[in-house]
Amino acid sequence: MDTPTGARALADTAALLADPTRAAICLALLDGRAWTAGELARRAGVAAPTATGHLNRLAGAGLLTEERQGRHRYLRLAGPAAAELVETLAQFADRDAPAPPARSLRTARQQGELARARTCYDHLAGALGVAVTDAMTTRGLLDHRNGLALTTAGADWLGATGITVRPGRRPAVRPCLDFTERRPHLAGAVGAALCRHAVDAGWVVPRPDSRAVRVTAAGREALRGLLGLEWSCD
Amino acid sequence: MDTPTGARALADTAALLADPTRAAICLALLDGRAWTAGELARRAGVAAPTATGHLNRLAGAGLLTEERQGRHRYLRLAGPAAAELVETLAQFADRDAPAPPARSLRTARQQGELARARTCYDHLAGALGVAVTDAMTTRGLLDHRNGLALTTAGADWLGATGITVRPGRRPAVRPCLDFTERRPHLAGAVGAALCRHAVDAGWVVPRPDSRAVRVTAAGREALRGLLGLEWSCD
DNA sequence: GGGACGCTTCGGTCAGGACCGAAGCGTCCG
DNA sequence: CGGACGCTTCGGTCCTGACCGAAGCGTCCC
Repeated sequence: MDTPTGARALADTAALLADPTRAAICLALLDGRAWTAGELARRAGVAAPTATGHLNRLAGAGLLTEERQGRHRYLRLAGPAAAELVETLAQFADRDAPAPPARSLRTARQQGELARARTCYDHLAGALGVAVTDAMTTRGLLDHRNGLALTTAGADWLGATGITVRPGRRPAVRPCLDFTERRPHLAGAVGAALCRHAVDAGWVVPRPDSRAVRVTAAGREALRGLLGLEWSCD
Repeated sequence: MDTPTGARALADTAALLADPTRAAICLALLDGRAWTAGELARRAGVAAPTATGHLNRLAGAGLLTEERQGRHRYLRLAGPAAAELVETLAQFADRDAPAPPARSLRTARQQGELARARTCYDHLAGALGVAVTDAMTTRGLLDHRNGLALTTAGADWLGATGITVRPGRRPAVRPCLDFTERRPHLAGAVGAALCRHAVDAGWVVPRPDSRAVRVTAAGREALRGLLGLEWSCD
């Protein structure tokens, strides 16, 4: 066969996400938390045996990692590379989606919280994520002229603020299309470090039952002092 | 059905690349050039009717663009977003591949050319791509401390050198794992601009029949003057 | 210990799609 | 004008894998 060896490997990887049920599972796990097998089955709308098969396949391929605790099986995305793979696919699939319907006033409260501030795997998203990205651009920490880039001033700011970026192969900054705002927010190694620091420093508190986060008083103070960003709590 | 709407779209996108034949086609097109339907069929090792079906599907989904000329049908990747999608999948599939076999001396000449300098969609790769990336890091144009980033000095250097980066949603710089060197080379909007400028300025000349490029005397001069990089022609 | 619960294995059904050969259509060239 | 060539459509074969119900196994809790 002429088929290059890499083609089979690429196809096998793509096949992992080429099923609506497995795609739904991975999208759910994009919140960065660990879900049980049953939760994922219900979320994806399939029976338990079906979910078991899919989860075995995803974990076996290294896209998910699992952890057994008693009668529960907890699953999460295997790492940033896995999350970025899912995100890349989702963004390409979504690239020419229609503009979001104008925000309706009857939008549920939970929905509003999600749109205002949430996590997207390991970085901040929603109106908060976009506002932070904009503020960093305004203060010269990010530069959009040549594509999204972290400036030297941005690297210094990170050090001065005490935000430490974990080493790795990831790009420092990466635009991630915000599903509610339809504008890019900050992802990549710096986006992850910023989000981690915000949680550790008590600037934001993740809601236990959703990917929404709540900005604390200390968080508003930090956003104002470090980025000149006024975050209203309404 | 509970399945979120986005899951179906993600799965449909992944399914495009979940077939070894379509994967082989897209990998071939990663050289950034336009191929005829017949060439792709032979490359992928399938009969013409089979290739037609696959190409219709890929083009219909917007991953490929086509151009008819007489009795030929030319196809290429639809754009940087499509190329990055294929690359992301390929890199994840390849993430724990064994280290490359030690370079054998009987490596064919063409093979050697490809390993030395080639294009990877729209940026430079091979030993040349890695060397340029390293030189830019040494000169403070790129910064690896917080993940790969373009420094302010790097942005200035681009302007001074006359390299103009096309606007878009791409990250300025992105590491792209080099298949032969097994180390990252420069991709993203800046990587593309650099490669485009290198071709336009006559620094490198693409070989007509492969993705290999040849570094010209002017190219060696430019690499020396602009990056302090000595590129031997052996 | 008994029952509820979470997950897994097994077996059987069914739809989707990858593939090719043969035939057809338009283009190019001698 | 006729033949070679590149691509496409059609029809038929075959295989992969997604799905669920029933039953089984281990864990937790009353």
